[in-house]
Amino acid sequence: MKYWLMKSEPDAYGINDLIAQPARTDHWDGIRNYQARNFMSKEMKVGDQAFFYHSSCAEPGIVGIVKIAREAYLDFTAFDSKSKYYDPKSTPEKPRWFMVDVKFVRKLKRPITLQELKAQEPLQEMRLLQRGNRLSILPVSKREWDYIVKLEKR
DNA sequence: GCCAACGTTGGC
DNA sequence: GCCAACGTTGGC
Repeated sequence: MKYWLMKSEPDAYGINDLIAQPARTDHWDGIRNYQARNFMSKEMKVGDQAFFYHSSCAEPGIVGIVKIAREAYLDFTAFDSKSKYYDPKSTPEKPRWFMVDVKFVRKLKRPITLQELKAQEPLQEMRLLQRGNRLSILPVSKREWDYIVKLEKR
């Protein structure tokens, strides 16, 4: 089982939007970056867990935990000319983009902000904290995962 | 709103 | 295949 971190802008889609879905499950559409797509389509498995991260907001940070509920399948928003994720180069015959389903597991007892993560000596190697990183889906090591879950309880 | 970092596109 | 131009991300 692997661990991940998935970013979303709370103004567009925050953790409460996921909670509001039927079965607290939703598809994670709109990934238009090859590296992030490859993580989803090649490595994510049902049952993997991921931190739900709020980005581009007043307090960026981890706010909850989700798990992968369905492995990668066609991201249909790429075929929809009215969608902001429309990509004419992706067709049902030759799809370019994929998405997974995620299911809400729980909110953290308190958000763990980017600022707090940065201050942790054991997390200095984390992908999220590397400079210039803009990937919206990132792997998290088990050691990092366990550390952050422990940090939550402090 | 600014800007650094980075990915993608397209001309050559 | 190179690389300049452009677009996007995301913290601040």
